[in-house]
Amino acid sequence: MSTPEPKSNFIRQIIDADLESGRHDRVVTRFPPEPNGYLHIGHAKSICLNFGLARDYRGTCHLRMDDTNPETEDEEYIEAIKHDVAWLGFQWGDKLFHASDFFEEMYAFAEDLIRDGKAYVDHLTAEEIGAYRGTVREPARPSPYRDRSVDENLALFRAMRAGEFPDGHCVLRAKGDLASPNMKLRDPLLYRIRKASHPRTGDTWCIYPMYDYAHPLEDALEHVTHSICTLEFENNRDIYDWVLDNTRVPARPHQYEFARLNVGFTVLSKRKLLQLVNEKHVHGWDDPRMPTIAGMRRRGYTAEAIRSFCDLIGVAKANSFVDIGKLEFCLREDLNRRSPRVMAVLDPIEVELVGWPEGHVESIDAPSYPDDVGLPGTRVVPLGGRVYIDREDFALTPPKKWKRLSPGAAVRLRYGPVIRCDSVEQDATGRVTKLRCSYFQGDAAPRVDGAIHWVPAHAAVRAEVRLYDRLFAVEKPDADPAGRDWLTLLNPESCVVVKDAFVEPAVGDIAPGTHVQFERTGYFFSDPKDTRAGAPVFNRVVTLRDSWARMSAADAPVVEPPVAEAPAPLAAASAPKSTRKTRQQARAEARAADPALAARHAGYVALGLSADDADTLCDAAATADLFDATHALYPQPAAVSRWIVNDVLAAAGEGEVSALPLTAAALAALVRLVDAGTVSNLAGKEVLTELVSKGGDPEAIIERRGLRQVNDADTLQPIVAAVLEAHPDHVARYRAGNAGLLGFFTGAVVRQSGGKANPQQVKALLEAALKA
RNA sequence: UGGGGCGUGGUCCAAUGGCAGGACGCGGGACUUUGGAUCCUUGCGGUGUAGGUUCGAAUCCUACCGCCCCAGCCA
Repeated sequence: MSTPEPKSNFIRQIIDADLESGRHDRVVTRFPPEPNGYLHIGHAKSICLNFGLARDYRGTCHLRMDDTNPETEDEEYIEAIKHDVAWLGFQWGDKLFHASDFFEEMYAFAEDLIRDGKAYVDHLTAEEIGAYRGTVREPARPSPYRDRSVDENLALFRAMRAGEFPDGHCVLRAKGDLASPNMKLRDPLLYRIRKASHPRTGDTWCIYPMYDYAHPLEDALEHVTHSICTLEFENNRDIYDWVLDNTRVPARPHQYEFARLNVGFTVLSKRKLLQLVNEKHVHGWDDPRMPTIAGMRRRGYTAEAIRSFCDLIGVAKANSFVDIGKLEFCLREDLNRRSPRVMAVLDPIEVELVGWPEGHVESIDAPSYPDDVGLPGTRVVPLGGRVYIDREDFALTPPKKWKRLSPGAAVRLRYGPVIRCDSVEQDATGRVTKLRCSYFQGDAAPRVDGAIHWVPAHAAVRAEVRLYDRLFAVEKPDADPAGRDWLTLLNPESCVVVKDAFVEPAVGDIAPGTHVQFERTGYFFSDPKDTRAGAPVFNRVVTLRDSWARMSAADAPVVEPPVAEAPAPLAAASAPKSTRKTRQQARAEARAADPALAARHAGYVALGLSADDADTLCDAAATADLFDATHALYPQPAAVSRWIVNDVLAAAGEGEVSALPLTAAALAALVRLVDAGTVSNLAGKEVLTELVSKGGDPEAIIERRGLRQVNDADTLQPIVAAVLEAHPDHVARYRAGNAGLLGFFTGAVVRQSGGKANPQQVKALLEAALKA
């Protein structure tokens, strides 16, 4: 199975544009995990994105271990990562890289940076560096070591490499921009001393590159074209570019950021996952409750389901919180097709079939798949005089709409006879211990609504069943509204072990790592590690959708959150009122301080402009000057202001309008032509686009490009007719009452006229034609 | 607070000036020896707010509001 056609997303659009423009002629992506933990579902999103792009664009995706910090990284993780990516179904071929493969090149680039006067060795301590960095509002102070000579820096850096200094003694920093509003650019660290043994390079190095320095170089050295990472690295993109712009790298990759995955009732930070493992809150990285690939695999999730989940949720830049129900949907969709059905009883009640011939066993051939799955296969279910049914399927006093067993009521044993409950045995506490039922086969059976699952008592196989549930009791454990620590929010019932469930003999010797559906209960997976012949262990992957549970839950009172601990008070309830100055306030203050500006503003208002527009025009002197000059040439204040505010300012972007090649004379002429109807508004904007990029004379541009507005019904009529003829369905729908379609037709006609048609006239023509 | 980013039904994602659409969910229905399989559904529900431009705005302009990220010798 593969996705029909990949969903559009902003990264695909960028790639399409890059391929189109010739910026790149092939696509190279990479998945760059740091081997300091196991991969989780969030990584799966990134893996599917990067490898999926390579697959769809016939490019390549590299698997790269970002091993620049030997203190936290480990060979175990490297192997686990490779296993997980391969299991997810992606191949990297010979494109397996490690950041450490490039340590020598990175070092050489660093010496180049020093020789170019763009990096220096800093002897400030870690704390001092922090203090010198300033704050978001105040610029950094230069380190006293910032202006060392090239020779001294080179000697020092070589001494660092040679191991002449202890850890933390000094670092290599780039000479960035100390006043940059982006903190990341204030002399970022490039290298630090770490006398630690590296999983791959051993003790060859005692200096290691920082992420911000290593990552762009790795990308460039591997000729990656599109370097895709998560949103929190947006601020780092400036250094990424700085490094590439200031080193002589063989390629120029670009970084793009997308929103990382968030899901409820779990945590996805490596630090927290590691803590769960280290403090034994779970049984290792592959505990089936963990959101790790290894955990999900052991639980019974399939690679196909995880991949279709990643396709389903899409890729965008908005922070989002995905409902885990979507993963479960993908899982059920996949498991439904691949899991043979079998029956299991988790909490047995013995049922005696009254009158069943002693010792008689009937062999029932039960299909392994329902009809719609369309797979062949049966298994034999032997039926004797005693069976087990699930306690859940019997009610002493049945609620309304109960379709299962209850005293005096009848139900079908799935694939078998209908039984009617004649008597109930209970112990001293009232607990039901045994049911006696009469049974009816073939045509003698009464019509019943329900069918329940069962296991033959004489042939039942004892099994251990592990009922997994969400790891945490609350949706957002690491952002608890009540302020509770995330570790106190673990779900105490995340793993309920049923030691003596009964399963059909057909799965008594099930192979480890096999999917089955326990009918009416859920999808299960024979545990790959603990299953033994004759002693199966099943993990519940996911329950079946359950409309009865939903129905009864709707009736039941709302269940309180399971963690009853007293919530911590919300600190700082009386948060300081925002003292932030808005743009409007800033301008008002500027006017208060500058009478000339205030007079200008007042003048504009007197001209009939709105206070807002006057405010905008007065934001920069150049803007106001342009308005004045244009207005002098064409005294229509509202029109001139509209064009400046809506279009000229937008074209200028962050810059001043005076930087544009547009003159007041040209603007005045353009506005006059639009007002006169010589060109349509739309075409006028086209003219303006040319004016702000190249300058020129509006009239000449209109003539050259043939933009003069067409009002002539005889010219327009054939286009109208052609458009209507080309879209008979739309015409029918319009006539059936879908008036919104008029815009669709108008757009089509205007477009076909090359933007020259007078839209009002087109509309009138269209309406007349459609009425006919 | 300086800077960077993001706001489309309950959730996730499309629509790149021209019919606001898909999926999950919820509701309704069909069928049934899985109440839970399967199928149908023209059912529910949305462009953060306020102005403006335009024949036409989710999309362009202006202002406001809200959320996320950045001051590790982590990545």
